[in-house]
Amino acid sequence: MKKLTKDFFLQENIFEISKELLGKIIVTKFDDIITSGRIVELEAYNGIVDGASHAYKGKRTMRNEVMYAEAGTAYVYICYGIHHLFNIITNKKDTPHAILIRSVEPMDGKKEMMKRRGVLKDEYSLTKGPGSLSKALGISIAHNGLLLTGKNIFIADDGFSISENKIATSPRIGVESAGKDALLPYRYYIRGNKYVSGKPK
DNA sequence: CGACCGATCGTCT
DNA sequence: GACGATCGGTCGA
Repeated sequence: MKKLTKDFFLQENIFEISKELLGKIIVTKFDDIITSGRIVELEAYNGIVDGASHAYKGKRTMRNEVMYAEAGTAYVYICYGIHHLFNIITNKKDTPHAILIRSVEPMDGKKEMMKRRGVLKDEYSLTKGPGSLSKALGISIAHNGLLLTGKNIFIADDGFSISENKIATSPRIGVESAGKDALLPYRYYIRGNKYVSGKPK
């Protein structure tokens, strides 16, 4: 079990990082309660040239300021007034690349995650979807700007590896308003995994 | 199944 | 004042 360091997030090719992040583990530790899950679905947001990115054309606002922070910073924002969405900032400072984590497969602390989530329609919805996984792992807007090289939230590698043919791509979800860039295949997921959101294909 | 709808509120114009 | 990088529910075929 190896914690990913800043070097990993500093890589310049966000698509390479995205593929490598599939299968890695998000671990949170709050008040000595540990929960974790394996990343099975994510989306790349390719900085200022990406029409679907909050940082399109170099836009800077109070909300997205953290996107311009150093590699390995957590960018958490609230969507639809309810859901806390968790992103990892990559590339060097002032290059606002972000990777949205969309789903994980639960590992440690399932009991605690179920407590945080409440009543569910099925076992897979525990950590399926960006709003759901954040809630299950206890990640909230309070962690916006936190460095993922610290001890509260970090990404770990347990040696798990995925063959290239298990990695699928598709357009990103919920970004229709981004026009042409909404069609880019920047969503990555593990083919066949039950925790991947959207309809199975 | 698929289509649609309401909740809910911070952010940006 | 309008609008989400969502979710969970309902309704009809």
